[in-house]
Amino acid sequence: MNDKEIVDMILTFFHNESSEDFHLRQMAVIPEMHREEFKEISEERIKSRDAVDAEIVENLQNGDFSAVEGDVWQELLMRDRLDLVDEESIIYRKLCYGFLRARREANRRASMEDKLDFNANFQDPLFDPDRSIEEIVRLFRLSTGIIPNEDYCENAPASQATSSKQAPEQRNGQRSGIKPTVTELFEKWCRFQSVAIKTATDFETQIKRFCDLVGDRPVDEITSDDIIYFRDEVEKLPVRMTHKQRKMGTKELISSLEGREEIPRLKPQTVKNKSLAAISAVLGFAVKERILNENVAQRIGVRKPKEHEKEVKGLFFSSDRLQMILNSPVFSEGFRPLGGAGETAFWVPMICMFTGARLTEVCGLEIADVGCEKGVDYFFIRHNKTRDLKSDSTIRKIPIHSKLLAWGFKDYLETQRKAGQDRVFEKVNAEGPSISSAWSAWWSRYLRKKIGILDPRVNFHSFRHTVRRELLDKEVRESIVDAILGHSNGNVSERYGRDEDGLSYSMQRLKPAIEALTYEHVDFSRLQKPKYKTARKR
DNA sequence: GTGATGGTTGGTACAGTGTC
DNA sequence: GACACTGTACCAACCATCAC
Repeated sequence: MNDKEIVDMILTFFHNESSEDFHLRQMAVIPEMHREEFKEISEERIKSRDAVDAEIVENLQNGDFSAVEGDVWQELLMRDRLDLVDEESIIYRKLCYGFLRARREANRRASMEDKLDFNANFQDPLFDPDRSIEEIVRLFRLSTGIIPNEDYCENAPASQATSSKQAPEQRNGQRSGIKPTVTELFEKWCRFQSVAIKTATDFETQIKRFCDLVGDRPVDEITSDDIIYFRDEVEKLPVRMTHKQRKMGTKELISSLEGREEIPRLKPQTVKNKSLAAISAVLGFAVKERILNENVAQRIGVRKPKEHEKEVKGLFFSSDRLQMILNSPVFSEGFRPLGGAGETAFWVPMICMFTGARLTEVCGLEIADVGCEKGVDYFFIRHNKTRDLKSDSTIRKIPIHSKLLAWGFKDYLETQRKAGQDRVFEKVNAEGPSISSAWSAWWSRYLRKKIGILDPRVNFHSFRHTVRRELLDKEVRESIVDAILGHSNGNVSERYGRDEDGLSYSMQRLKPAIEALTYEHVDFSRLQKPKYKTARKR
């Protein structure tokens, strides 16, 4: 079940709750002759709605979903998805969290209608009917990790907020001596640390593995020997598991691979960044919450990688390989495969070749992110409705290379504008873990199978390495290269002399640097320029 | 300056789906 | 049934921030 389906269920529940309230109010209609009585009843109702609201806020703060769990079950039953009823799963908790928000908004609106205000604004943007479903999904993603949004955590210090479902002695292990288990603490960590959904999901996998191997024990019983055992066992897991392997228990999987030395295993860096990071984050959280005195996972390291395991660094595209790309069907024959998302297949690689931008930065461009300053057309890489950026330091304006303009990029933009699109590449699926996941998958296959570049060190990111190398070869100042690529150079001086958009260099300063990307040893003559029907000037 | 931590992004294997 | 294409989960690389 993806986030869109989850949001769909939440909205359905919101409408059911709202219409139920409407019927209740209809039943309570009081004839005009009893207006005074109605006033008293109405005041009582308003008071009770305030109490309901306060209760929901408390539930959201405490992560207590018991009030809506029955509704979630019923909705899952209706959709024949009872397999998702697992209190430990993120999907289930997201549903519960969304249902609570739905109930709160329905209650708020009913409260306003009790006061005869039938045009009140939606306080929770999740239920605002003027927003598109994509926008709502996006808002929901931003507000979860499954963590309640700040709006719903008002005045709730993390150290005070604990699950009301737990017995009091469990709520504060420090006082009672009974500590929460690893999974209980992980759930709490998710709620209070504002982690991204993907990170929470990734860490959930690691915590499940830990429990498979070591057991879901109270956190104070976890020793450094347990962590070392966990680390050593996880290192035996294979990379890129099959579905069958994913369904196996961790211990069962490891024992099934005994003696199979030829199978590639997780690299020490992955064990460190994911497996140890997950358990360390949870135990570290326990220390912050004063449940533990020490994080026993903190100082457990990983072995140094063997020579053959050392990381394969990303490579730039040589002139020969750029030529292979340009000679391929998308660029020389106007081929537009479905997976390449129409014109995206042509423009995104070309834009990255002449800007060095990251794939998601370009895939997520909106029409409003393309502008013109003192005669210089530019891409404005910034946070927008379609996607977030890696960090604020990547916000930047990049002049558009004259080659892109000559090939008709502005004509393409005009067709998008006339079609009423907000996005420049609206066919790139915005669903999935990141906006460009599916497109990236297509490009990777196209690069290997159609173009024939098989070297694993070369991938889409190689455009970025290529631009950096080309600019440095042309002796463009490193700080300008960083400004174009959106790298933070960490200098304190970099924070000074910025304009209102936070940018260090003017378009006039950056334009010559971008035009230095000439790729002299690449032949562009076979490139088939896209053609667009645009209104001709009379 | 360095290492730990938290988080994002892109590549790839695999299963599912559609088309012929 | 073969093949092409798509969606998803997971891995690995990378980046930013913070504490020391």
